[in-house]
Amino acid sequence: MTAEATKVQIVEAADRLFYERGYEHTSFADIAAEVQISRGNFYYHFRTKDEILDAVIRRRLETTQAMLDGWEAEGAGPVERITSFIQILIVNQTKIMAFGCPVGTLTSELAKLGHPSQAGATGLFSLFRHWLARQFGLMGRDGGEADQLALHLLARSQGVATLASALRDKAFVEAEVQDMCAWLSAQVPVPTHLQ
Amino acid sequence: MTAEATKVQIVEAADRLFYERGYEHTSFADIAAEVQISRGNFYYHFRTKDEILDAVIRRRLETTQAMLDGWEAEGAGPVERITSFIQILIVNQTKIMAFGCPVGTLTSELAKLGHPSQAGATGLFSLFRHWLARQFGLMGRDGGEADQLALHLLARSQGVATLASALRDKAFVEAEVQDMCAWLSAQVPVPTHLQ
DNA sequence: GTCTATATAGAGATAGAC
DNA sequence: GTCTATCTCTATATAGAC
Repeated sequence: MTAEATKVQIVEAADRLFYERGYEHTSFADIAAEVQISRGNFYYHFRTKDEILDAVIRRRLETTQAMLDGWEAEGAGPVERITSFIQILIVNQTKIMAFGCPVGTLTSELAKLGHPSQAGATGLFSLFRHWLARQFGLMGRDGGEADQLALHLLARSQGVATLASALRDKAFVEAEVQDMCAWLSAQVPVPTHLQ
Repeated sequence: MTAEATKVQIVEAADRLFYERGYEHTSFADIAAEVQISRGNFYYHFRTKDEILDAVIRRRLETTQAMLDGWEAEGAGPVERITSFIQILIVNQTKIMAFGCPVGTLTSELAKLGHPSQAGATGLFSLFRHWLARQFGLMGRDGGEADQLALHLLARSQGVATLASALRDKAFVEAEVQDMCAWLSAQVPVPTHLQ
């Protein structure tokens, strides 16, 4: 196995375990077992736990950006694209009901640890924030307003994810997603001649 | 010091530290240092970390119920009472921007740990849920609808708390609180003769 | 009830053989 | 690049003196 391929496997395993078990609760031994390498070999690729966390955050930034780019390409207009965002709660329902939102739970954990990578994790929120703001901009909202709507929707989806993992209530998630879609429709400006 | 008084001090310190640093990241030594007793003495009062967590959750259930009872007594009507709930985001703003919501972050952490006290922590959400549902009931909503509104508001405040601790943006919190209050006003049924 | 001292397990991290 | 063996530190938890 090339060094790079092993490194990628480690980061993928760490990414999943950090999400499912939390950063602190995941040990090198856990990750090494997942990738089926020895702890010793592990240190050839990453010297500290913080280095792995940084690599995981970088990877998440990349995959998130790729996902947003995909929605941008697929979605005919801003409403369809924002709907893709809202629908993650349905698409990833099983994992979210078990472990919450990967972004929200990581930032919360790092905040309590006072961890230096907090800023990196917050960058994940920024990606969504600016992408959403751009979409609301395309819907005719000016900069400040578009950003506020983006944060609003981001907060709502965070809240649903948190309650989803606490209550494990599928119907609740679906009702909230419906409500967010309805809210989104209400944001579409009505053409002047129909008012 | 009586055994009971020391025990209370331990639970108070653990409550604060579990919130600020997280459950796993808080050690017995941390709590003992806070209460200024030795680690040895500590084990006279609590034999395992799970026992402390249970005591902390019981304490939170009590203080939360007391808070809700207080709002019930003070608030003239359901709208004023629900406003008290929304305003926690302002009243506890500093701590929430630093550590998120104590209920949401604890349930998230315990979910990832697969901890047996998950149900206890979820009980904290239930307290808010049923209290809020009762208030919406007083506003004329039937049972199912009142519960859905309660969960909706609970989710929104969770989302604001999560983003607040990630972004540390006071203006965002205040704007969302304003928006929730406006939403609440819109839930007040308009008397038939004015429609 | 409170202490010091200690047992034991697991973590992160390193050294050096292959 | 991968391994085994080991160091060190910190955590939970216990034993027993006072």
